[in-house]
Amino acid sequence: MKSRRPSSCTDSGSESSEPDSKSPEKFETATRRRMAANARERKRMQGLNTAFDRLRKVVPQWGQDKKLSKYETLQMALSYIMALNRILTDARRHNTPHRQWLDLQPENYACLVRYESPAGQDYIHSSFSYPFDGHQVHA
DNA sequence: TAGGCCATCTGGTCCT
DNA sequence: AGGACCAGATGGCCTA
Repeated sequence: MKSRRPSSCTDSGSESSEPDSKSPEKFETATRRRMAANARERKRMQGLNTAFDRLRKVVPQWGQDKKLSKYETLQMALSYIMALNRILTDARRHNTPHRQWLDLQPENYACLVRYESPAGQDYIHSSFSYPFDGHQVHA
């Protein structure tokens, strides 16, 4: 994995410390702790990114050749869950036979999905390019 | 070249 | 004390 560490930063984490104000021993301990904390943080973020990748795989990407950003992935997951929830609700309401709703494909219910930004504006137009228009209804 | 997205570092806070 | 989590800062990469 390539490092994207800013060139001004070192892995020592020593730049914000003040070597003069501490004994060399304390400075070394602090440095070691910082390096360990940095490593843990990298690992934690890698875990988070792995989770995002897994989420991207199960979330629909209709006509989206480019990888979804993290924000888009979360928005899509939210909409997807709501759409699936709606399908279940409708199926129950109309007594749809199990076999029938199991056969549903994303293309068939995409029209139910609508994206909203936290500010409440439609999000789909600015970030997604779906072949579907008139997406409506959010659970 | 500006803007979006991202990885990494860092210090603060909370929890065990 | 040390680890987990978080948010801000910073700088690299990529695309329009």
